[in-house]
Amino acid sequence: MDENVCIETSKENMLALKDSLELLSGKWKFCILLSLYIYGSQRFKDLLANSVGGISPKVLSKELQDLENNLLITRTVNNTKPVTVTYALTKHAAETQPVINALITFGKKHRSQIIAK
Amino acid sequence: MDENVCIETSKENMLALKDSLELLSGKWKFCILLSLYIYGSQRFKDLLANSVGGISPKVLSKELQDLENNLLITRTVNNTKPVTVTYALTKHAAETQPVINALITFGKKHRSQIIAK
DNA sequence: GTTATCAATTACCTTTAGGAAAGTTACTAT
DNA sequence: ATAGTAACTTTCCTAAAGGTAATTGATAAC
Repeated sequence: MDENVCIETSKENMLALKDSLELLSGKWKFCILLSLYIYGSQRFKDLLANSVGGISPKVLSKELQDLENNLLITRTVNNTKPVTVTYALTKHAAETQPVINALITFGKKHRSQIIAK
Repeated sequence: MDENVCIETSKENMLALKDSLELLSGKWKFCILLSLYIYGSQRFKDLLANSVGGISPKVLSKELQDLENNLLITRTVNNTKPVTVTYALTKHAAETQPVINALITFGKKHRSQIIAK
């Protein structure tokens, strides 16, 4: 039976992996999250211009909505003129930090691997 | 100067993150790697039918080539009739394990978060 | 009343990812 | 000669991701 338990666990892990990928795969989500880690909560314009680099307003808007729907960020409209909107990480978003750190570590090591080739 | 050092590091991290995503983003690469972790080296047919689940031969072939070009797996043609081909993780691929584990952990926690909502 | 700012949204388009189905090559077994 | 197997490859197609540029709505400053 131990083998079946093991196979079950493997399938569970594969499903959990696929869940994560469905949400976080793509060019921008991790970058937005990293930017919010580094610089703290930010306004739309800051994310657009400074921190992420290269993203368009349309795509940024869509990605932020996805992240909000999945409880990883909060969206706060401020009482300023003109209106500003602040995006911040939720507590739950802390769960993505190990992923991002691991991706950064891999990215650095991988670069040297490829150069060495 | 400390602030500039910090900003430089941030940009470096963002680039490393983008490097990782360029290679590993998408529906299948992490699944293939996880499958090779769990079940060890496998043949094309095994990856296709059993372990990953749902991938087509065309896509599997392309993903395996990408991973091989990036030194994450090796491709070995065996002396069998008919020919079989075995795919195995390289030593360098071990660097992706923390990413995958973190993604699995996040996937599980995220599922309960979303259900609770 | 014109211009500017912020946070988008809309329309349009191109590129990439990915899937389905059939075909290919090389070999073996019957 | 025919059928089967393994590892692909090819063709064709759709859907999703992502980019560009212009526009919107609310507000305020000049």
